[in-house]
Amino acid sequence: MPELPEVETVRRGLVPVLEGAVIARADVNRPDLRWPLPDRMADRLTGRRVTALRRRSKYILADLDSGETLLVHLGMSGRMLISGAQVGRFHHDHPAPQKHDHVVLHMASGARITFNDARRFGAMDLMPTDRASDHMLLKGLGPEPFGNDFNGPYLAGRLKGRKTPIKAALLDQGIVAGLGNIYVAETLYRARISPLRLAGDLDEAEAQRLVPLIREVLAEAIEAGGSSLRDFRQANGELGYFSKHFQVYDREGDPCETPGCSGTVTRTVQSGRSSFWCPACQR
DNA sequence: ATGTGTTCCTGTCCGC
DNA sequence: TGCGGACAGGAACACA
Repeated sequence: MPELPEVETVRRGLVPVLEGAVIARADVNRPDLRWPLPDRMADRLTGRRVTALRRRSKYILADLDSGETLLVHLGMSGRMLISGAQVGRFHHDHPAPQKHDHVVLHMASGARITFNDARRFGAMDLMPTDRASDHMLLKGLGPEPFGNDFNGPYLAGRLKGRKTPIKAALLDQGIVAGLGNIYVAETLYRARISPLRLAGDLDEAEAQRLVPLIREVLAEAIEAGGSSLRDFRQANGELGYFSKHFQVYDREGDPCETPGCSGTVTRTVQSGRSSFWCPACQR
């Protein structure tokens, strides 16, 4: 589920309930997700005020007034459910506990935030805020796609000489942070570049052209998530899932949407993961 | 160093 | 309706 736009959507949805708010109690229902949860996590969260809610790549970072930062990763199937809160016009009653409700934050306001993750590829950790960028999961990350450090010359430089397919290079979080399987597919489609091309075989212009397209694809998805946030609140308070019209992702067999192209969207497995693309217009 | 395949876990969907 | 298999949006890890 969650690539950068979905994580950003979740973050924005949590801001009204979490930022500036106090965690009255934390229920930690199992000792681990993908990795063991931090020692005494419930104690370290109890009574803490969240001073800021940030995002780095696909990670949500909640800075606490204790000087620690709570890192949350949604993995493949992690969800956040808000209940007991007045969010805009909508109020959500507390639902019955569900299978895979692993961590529940009870806010002093009466709101509740439930982290549910069936596949348990998600993660949580606590670290000193001033050393967050040294954390195992954060230290190797490349630039944020919307930051100034991510630009044409930078990307061209990183792709140069790489023998891995461009698909894999864009999925590499050390090159650019936040892209996943969906938005890599959508980006390469708009760039009309085949996912099978070797990264190092792209010329300078092609590499540079990817930068604005990555931003465009992500920005549109964030906008779609933002506009659907209201609907999710209305429905059940769940954050992070929204429908978006993809041009190639999960559309195997559909006609290519590029005007004048009579190609068909194709699925190709690359390093064990599906790539969706149009062999007729992506070269 | 770089590139590739495997693995963690559960749920869903599709064909028989 | 049950059953088996493929597949799922991530990313660390082990190995060539």
